[in-house]
Amino acid sequence: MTLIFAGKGRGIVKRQTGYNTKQKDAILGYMAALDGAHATASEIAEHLAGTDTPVGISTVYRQLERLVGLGLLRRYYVDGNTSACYQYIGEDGRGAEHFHLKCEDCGGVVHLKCDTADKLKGHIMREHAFHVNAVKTVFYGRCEKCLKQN
Amino acid sequence: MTLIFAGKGRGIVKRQTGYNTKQKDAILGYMAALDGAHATASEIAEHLAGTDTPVGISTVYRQLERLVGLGLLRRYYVDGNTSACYQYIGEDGRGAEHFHLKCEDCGGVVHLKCDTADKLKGHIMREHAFHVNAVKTVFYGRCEKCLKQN
DNA sequence: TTGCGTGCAAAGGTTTTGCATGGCA
DNA sequence: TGCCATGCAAAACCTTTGCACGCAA
Repeated sequence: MTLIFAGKGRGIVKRQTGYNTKQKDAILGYMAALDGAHATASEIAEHLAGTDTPVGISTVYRQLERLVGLGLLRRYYVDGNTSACYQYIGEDGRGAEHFHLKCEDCGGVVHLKCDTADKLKGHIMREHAFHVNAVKTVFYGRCEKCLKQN
Repeated sequence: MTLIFAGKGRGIVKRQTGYNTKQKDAILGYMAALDGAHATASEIAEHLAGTDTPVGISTVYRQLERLVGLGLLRRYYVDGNTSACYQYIGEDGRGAEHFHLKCEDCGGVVHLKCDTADKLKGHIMREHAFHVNAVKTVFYGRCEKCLKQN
């Protein structure tokens, strides 16, 4: 399997993604079907155990790690939870460079299209010598709805 | 032991903090000496094992949980690390709130003490109705060193 | 003296690894 | 066919918990 990414006038970038196995398809298919929601490794394994393609927990971990490396999934930790959360990004995850806001209460993800945030990215690059990857960076906090409920 | 907090014209708040033990002093003293940097439970235990007041790992965990509850420490997770990070805040509670920058190449974490970032937090709160949790938010990207190497 | 804090050991969970087997290309 | 991926089991961790003992107040 080969994923093809269009570069910025620098031609084509091919990334080897390894063999195509039904286990990998099952994992990626489930993650994509979650539509932005996250799942833990054990949740994925439990779900797949109820399908016609059950996948061993170690394979789940190994595939998740690989998919994170390929940029198809994102891994993060939610405070108070010892297990890692995985979320589907998709192959177009590179496209529009913008940050995300994720509510720690309801789990909702909002796209932040904002000049101020873009300026901060430039500021960090110039003043702090750090090139921020906006796609992978998520602002955690609480959305308006959840703030009002508490 | 009783900590006294000055309220906003609402008088004095006293918080019971339990017994004063040398183990608690050792943990809190070490955290305060880190000057805003973070440490994991095992790092704390390892450090104290080399002093004249070694502290058992379970006591470290129990004290850390208590100190977080008292607001003297802050707990958060950094992606790619399974263990929790603890950070000294101090009795004024205001000091150390800042974002983190994590390099996707070398894994290094840098503390971002930056007015521009603080302003963005205020902007997002006002204009996007989202209360950003700076402590849990990590900017991913590439640090200067790794940018130069590639 | 009372009861909380401590340390040890064990348990519970998550994640990683070794190794033989199975399956993709 | 040549490797890579898989699955099982075991190991390696991180964190929590039970229990007897020690120590602060």
